[in-house]
Amino acid sequence: MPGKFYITTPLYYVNASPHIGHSYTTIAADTLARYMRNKAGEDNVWFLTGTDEHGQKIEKAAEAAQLTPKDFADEVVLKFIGLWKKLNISYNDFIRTTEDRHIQVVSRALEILYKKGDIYEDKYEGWYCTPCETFWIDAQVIDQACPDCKRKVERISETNYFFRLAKYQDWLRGYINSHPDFVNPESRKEEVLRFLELNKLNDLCISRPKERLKWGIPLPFAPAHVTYVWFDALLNYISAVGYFDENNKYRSKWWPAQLHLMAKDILRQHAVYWPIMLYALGIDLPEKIFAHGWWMLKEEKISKSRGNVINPLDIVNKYGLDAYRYFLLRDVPFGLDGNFSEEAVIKRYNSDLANDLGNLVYRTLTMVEKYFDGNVPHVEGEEINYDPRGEDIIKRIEGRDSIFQKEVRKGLEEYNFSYSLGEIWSLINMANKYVEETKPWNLAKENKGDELKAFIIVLVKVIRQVAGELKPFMPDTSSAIINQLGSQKIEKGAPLFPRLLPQC
RNA sequence: CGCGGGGUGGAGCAGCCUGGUAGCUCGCAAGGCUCAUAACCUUGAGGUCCUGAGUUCAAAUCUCAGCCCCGCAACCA
Repeated sequence: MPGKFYITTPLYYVNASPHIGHSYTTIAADTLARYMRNKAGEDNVWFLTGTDEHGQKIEKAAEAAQLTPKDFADEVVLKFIGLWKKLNISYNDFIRTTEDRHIQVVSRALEILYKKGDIYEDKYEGWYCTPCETFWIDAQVIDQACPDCKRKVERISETNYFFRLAKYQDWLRGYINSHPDFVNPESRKEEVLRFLELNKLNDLCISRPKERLKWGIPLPFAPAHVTYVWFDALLNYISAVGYFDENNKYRSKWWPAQLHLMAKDILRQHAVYWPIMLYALGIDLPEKIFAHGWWMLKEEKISKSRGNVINPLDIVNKYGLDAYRYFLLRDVPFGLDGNFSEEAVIKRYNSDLANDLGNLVYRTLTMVEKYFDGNVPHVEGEEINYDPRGEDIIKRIEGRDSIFQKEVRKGLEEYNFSYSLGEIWSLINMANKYVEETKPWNLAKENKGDELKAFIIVLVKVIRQVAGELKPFMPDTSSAIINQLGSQKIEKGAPLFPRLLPQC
């Protein structure tokens, strides 16, 4: 299926409610999916998200809430689905790791790898940190405390199953070297490569004995054990869109994915574990993976105890959905970390959305109303004499593949959302300048009807172009603008983004 | 021996890989305009590009040394 676009977010772990980070990855994926639908056609895009629901943390959280793990997950899943609805997320499929279709594929994958000898049994002895679900070897543990969380670790000795990561280390290095576009951005690729060069991979422990953890997918060849959550979760990308046939060949219309999006903290799993799992299973690798940055919250050190964690819903309710989408994608280059604060959101809102874009649309509507009785003028024939003052702007938006569109799309192709939005805003600024230079109010006074008409035609055209390119980023705003400047008669409503007063 | 990110006009950042007049947004000041949401447009002030040394005709940009800041807590994007 050439030209298709299969894009994924990670499966979000349901041990807590969704927060700004989840919404960031998902909004970015949504924007790309919308863009690609427009470019490649609705039927050629598949956008997957979902939830990861097994593992010890869920088991414990459920216990604390006095629910079964499944009931607990069901509740949290509703929060995710509710948020995606609120954020206008256009996913095609939502997969849960507790679904049959997923469990089937995981079981088959385990079986295949076991038969192949890539999963083996071994005795494990060491320390275990329950809250972190992490094993530690003697050298890593000081005073029986977890190196990560400093809590007390337990001595354990048990039989477990291991996946042969180490065997494939050199292959993976070679693969990443010969596919420089695989891990993005480039700095992350270097990070992964260096990691692979400096460290020797350990085989990955992929099981937990049932007496310690019940909530998981049982190993088909060792029913007393369940699968480790990461091994389980990663497979969603293929379990959602395909199956293994009788010959253990994986079949799917959508696979391989064109892009896995994630935050930088789970790069390792996606750039190391996942490709090796796929390779061992004889399945094609995804085309690209992209790890973006984190949002830092001011006063984060005390954020939890003070309860001032950012809830995406609050921000959306306060400032509007598209303002939130805009802020996340504009304020920081995708890939880098950023600082999140309401002041920053308000700043962006007022200067970019209210003053630049909203005001441009509003003043244009008013002019159409005032000078043309609300009828949007049309070009009849070819002989409109554009005002030379509009030359720059016309050059930019001329033709089907205008410079403007090319630049905006270039940003999207490179996952550089802030670049695209910057291009859109530079056209908006040009348009505001164009109004100033043309001085339509003088044209009106001097009864220069033709010039006025030529001017407004250009202006409306610019705004339509802006609305068009804005569509994947801010779908509601885009259609609102199109509606207001509808084909014949304008529908001037309230300003799109009423200016927010200071304070708050 | 920690790991990673970073230090650029008042604030937030880009530029650094591929050396060559230091750029953007916000804020500030002055002016202009009235179609517009006290919005828009123009101009201006303001910088030892952390420090030192080195390479070079030339360094924010490359090399070395040093100083300082942030994250590595939660939850995880």
